[in-house]
Amino acid sequence: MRKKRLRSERITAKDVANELGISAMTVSRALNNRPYVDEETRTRVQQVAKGLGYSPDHIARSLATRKTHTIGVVLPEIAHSFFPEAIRGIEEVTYQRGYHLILTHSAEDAEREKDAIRTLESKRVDGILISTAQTMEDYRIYKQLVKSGVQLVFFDRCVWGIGASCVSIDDEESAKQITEHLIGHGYTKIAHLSGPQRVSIGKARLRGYRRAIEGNGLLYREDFVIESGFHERGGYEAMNRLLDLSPSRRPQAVVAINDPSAFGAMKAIAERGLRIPQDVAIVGFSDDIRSELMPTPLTTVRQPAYELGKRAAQQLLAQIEGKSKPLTQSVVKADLVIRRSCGCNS
Amino acid sequence: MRKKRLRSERITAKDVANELGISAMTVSRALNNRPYVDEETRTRVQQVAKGLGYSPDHIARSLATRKTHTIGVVLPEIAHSFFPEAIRGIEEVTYQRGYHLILTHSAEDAEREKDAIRTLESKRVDGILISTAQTMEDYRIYKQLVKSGVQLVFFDRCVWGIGASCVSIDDEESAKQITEHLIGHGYTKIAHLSGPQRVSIGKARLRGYRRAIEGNGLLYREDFVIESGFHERGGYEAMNRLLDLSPSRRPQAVVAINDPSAFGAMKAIAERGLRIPQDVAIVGFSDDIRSELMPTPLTTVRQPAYELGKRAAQQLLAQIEGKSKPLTQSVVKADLVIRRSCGCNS
DNA sequence: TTGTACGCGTTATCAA
DNA sequence: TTGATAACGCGTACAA
Repeated sequence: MRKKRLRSERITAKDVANELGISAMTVSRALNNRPYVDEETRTRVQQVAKGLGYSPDHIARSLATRKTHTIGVVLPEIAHSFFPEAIRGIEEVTYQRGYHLILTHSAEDAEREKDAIRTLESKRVDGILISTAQTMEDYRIYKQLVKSGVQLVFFDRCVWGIGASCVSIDDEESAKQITEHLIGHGYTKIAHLSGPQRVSIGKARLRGYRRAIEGNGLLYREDFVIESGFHERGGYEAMNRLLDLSPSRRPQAVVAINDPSAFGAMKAIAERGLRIPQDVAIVGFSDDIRSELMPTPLTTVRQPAYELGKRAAQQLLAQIEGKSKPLTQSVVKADLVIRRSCGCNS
Repeated sequence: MRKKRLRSERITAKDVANELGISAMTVSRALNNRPYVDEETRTRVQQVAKGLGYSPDHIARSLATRKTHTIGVVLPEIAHSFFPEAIRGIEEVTYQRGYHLILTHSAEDAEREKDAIRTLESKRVDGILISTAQTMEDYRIYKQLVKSGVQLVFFDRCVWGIGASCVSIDDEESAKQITEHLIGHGYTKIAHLSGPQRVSIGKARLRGYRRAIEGNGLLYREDFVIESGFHERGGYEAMNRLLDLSPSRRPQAVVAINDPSAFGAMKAIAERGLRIPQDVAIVGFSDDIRSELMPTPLTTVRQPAYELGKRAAQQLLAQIEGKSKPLTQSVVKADLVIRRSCGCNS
């Protein structure tokens, strides 16, 4: 009498078992296609399970098996074009392999990122993909994670030296390439609007720029490297500082840390009545969707976000399933997209 | 001897309890800030828990409480600007209220959507937010979901008549508004590049267009409504069919189902050597990031995706926590963004 | 204020 | 080939 609650009760394996007069264990074996089940029994179980509308409880299963078939993703931002594409790549791989995705968002905030990581740990995800927040400086939480046995793969924005894998664009090489592309077209006075030096891509792109300059017999000048950050505003301000130099000291070309920063710089250049690329050439990094639609289309580096997401997910699943060492560094090659802003195709 | 496994064992509430010589129950009470715990005990428990690196197992907790504090999100696509913004809105609300997000992606495929829904149900999410795939025609799965007690809120692309809430843009009203904006500027021959009529927004925008036409004493012509679908390609082809009409029968203005469709149409117009808006005016729908950067910037309807996501999440949480009836219809107002392509600001 | 017994739904293990 | 029993780690309901 007491047991017969409303029909909103969920159907369990036991219900299916009772219906057939067998044990829950056999139901479990039958439905999970395990051996040691009579084929006729299996068929009947499957039919009854379907008839009753049974759906296995993943929560209970996870508690018993200590596997959730779920991976956590921690992103510093969601809305702009790079990360959505990366998510698509991640999702493609995980869906196909039967894993699910818990998405968290740090909003570039270190505390929120730690919070997200702790939550994912509590949710017992099988592994975590992280692209770190810019403000993240305390790496202890990553080390704890690795120590506690959660598989961890960084992507795009990596943290080194803590024994975790990383999948990233070859930022240094790409920055070197695009800078050399300018050098190859005769520019000798080339400035760099740099990213924050705490962030790995900021450092890597600066190194690439510097290697291109010094490797081609040009002079590396500290006053030609101005930190602009990742946004349009910073690019605008940094470019104005360069343009405040006397015309003879000004750069002929600029390598921006990314496309938004380049957009800001282009605005500053236009406001002074200067022409792109005749007076100042400029190149970006990331192939923002707007780059091709600028008054002067922007030469840039295309970052294969989708590919990056796929690779990161593949690496993580390989680690989870014990098929890969947890310390692989994978680099995805980026391509130059030559447009008019660099004055290289005339 | 047997019990002492490797140190990769997870710390449980019992470990913390043993360390202090108390029961696991007291640990649970202390850590969850429940009453009936001596304040000194509570403090000591918290210290030891932290010291041991204890993190509560949400899987076990969920099994015991029948609550996962997790909501599932089903999206037809991930990469383009609308959904990432919506996710951001959803995430903002859920994060703040202590809920987590499982993200799934149907890739506009009905089978994959059903799969996602079944998975989320097995994962015992507390509720689901869905934006349906274009190919989804079998609504039984939604009805089952509602019946089995999972809270359900549709957003942006809704399914009616199955007793679930919906949060959407007021598509009909917005389409009417933008069409009337053209009428108000003297256009009388206005065509519509329509969306698929299976999808609710396709139908709603057509109704809005039609109401504007008929409500202002103009003639509604079937041959001025051409299905273009949601993509650039379809817009291009549909527009070409309109331009194949003899010049005297051609429309003077076009209301496209969305911005990508409008981009395709603009390409078709330009290829024939016609000018926008002088020869053919055009308006879009969705405020794609590229719209403002077109050779002739596109007049469009801005869809507040972030706001929509927030509202949908709020509605879902209200239902989960029993504070709202599971059948609310909420409409988010969209704004016109007037640019040059409609020839309305000269 | 604290502890004990049990259940949540599944699977692992070992016995039948 | 099948079943009984005991986990998995927590919270609920009650007893102490």
